Amino acid sequence: MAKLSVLAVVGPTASGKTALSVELAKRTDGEIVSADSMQIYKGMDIASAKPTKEEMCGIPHHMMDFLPPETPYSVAQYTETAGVCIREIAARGKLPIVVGGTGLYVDSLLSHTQFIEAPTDMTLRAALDAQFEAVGGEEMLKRLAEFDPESAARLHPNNKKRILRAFEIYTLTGQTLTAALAQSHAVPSPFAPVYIGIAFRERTVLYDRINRRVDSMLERGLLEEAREFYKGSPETAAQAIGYKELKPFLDGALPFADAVENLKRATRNYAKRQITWFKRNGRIHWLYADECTPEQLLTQALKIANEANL
RNA sequence: GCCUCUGUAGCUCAGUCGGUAGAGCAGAGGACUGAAAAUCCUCGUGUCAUUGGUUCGAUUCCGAUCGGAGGCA
Repeated sequence: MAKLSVLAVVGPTASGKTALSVELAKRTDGEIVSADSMQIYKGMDIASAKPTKEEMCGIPHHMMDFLPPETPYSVAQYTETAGVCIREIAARGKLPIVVGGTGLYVDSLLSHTQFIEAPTDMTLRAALDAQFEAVGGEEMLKRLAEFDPESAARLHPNNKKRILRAFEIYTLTGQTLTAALAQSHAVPSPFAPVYIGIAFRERTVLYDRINRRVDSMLERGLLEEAREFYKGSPETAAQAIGYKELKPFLDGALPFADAVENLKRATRNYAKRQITWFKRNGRIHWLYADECTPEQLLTQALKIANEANL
């Protein structure tokens, strides 16, 4: 069976993925599948930089704006739903265009990662956390080494989150993290992705864009959105950049200007992590946004798509 | 004008009982398999304001000068 052609547009936050992908969709008869861990949530429009109706230009956008912020979510759920999404788009004769900055989501989806049957168990995690706090990371790694020496050797004692997950998987399934990883790509991916990445030769150009975009988000009502957001009890969504930096100001604990500076910095730090993630993917065709106009960027992207017969 | 405090890494500040200095943040690089906008790792030479003096040796002590903050007038 032939693999499904998929176009993927990746890059750091504020790099211009949205605009480029909508233009690409118009010209390739495509539909967009968002790969963004925050855009899935309803109400987080400004903070997650969701495209507006006008910006979408009538192009269907999937995996976006469908969950209340109170609902926890995970990669495993994402890959499953988004996978179905891609197949449906292809079945309609359209080109699926995966667009997003959440590297883990993009890669897991397109490489068809199989996740082990061990969903997050908050009760178990709390117990493991207490244990970790009591004995420390070094001791936890020793205990992990008793059943999964590979993971114990690979994990850093400070990396509590990952260590706890290794214990969680083993407790829930009797299998080790190492075994789970080994099996995760047993099923070949049904997708044939062509990657386009937006990059910047000068990091400061990106950082300037980020700073300006944060200002623009504030002008468009980010503060109000944050206030609304904290009326609920967000789970996964509580990690969203934009709200947690503004909260000290909303609580009266920090001057507005300081909160805004923290927000800009957090966004810049995030962009850097995204760049690091995507850099290691050798299949990405990088386009440099600070070396050309948006039109030239589109032309180059279309050329890549055409050469791949999309 | 006088008095007190202060001037150390891009920023905020430690510190050296005199032997040329170190944290946090920023920044850079890296990792990443069910919270990933999360989580974690690595990387710190800078005229220790300037200038005289004391000293084998001063960023450290003393004086002067130039900044900054506060107090008294």
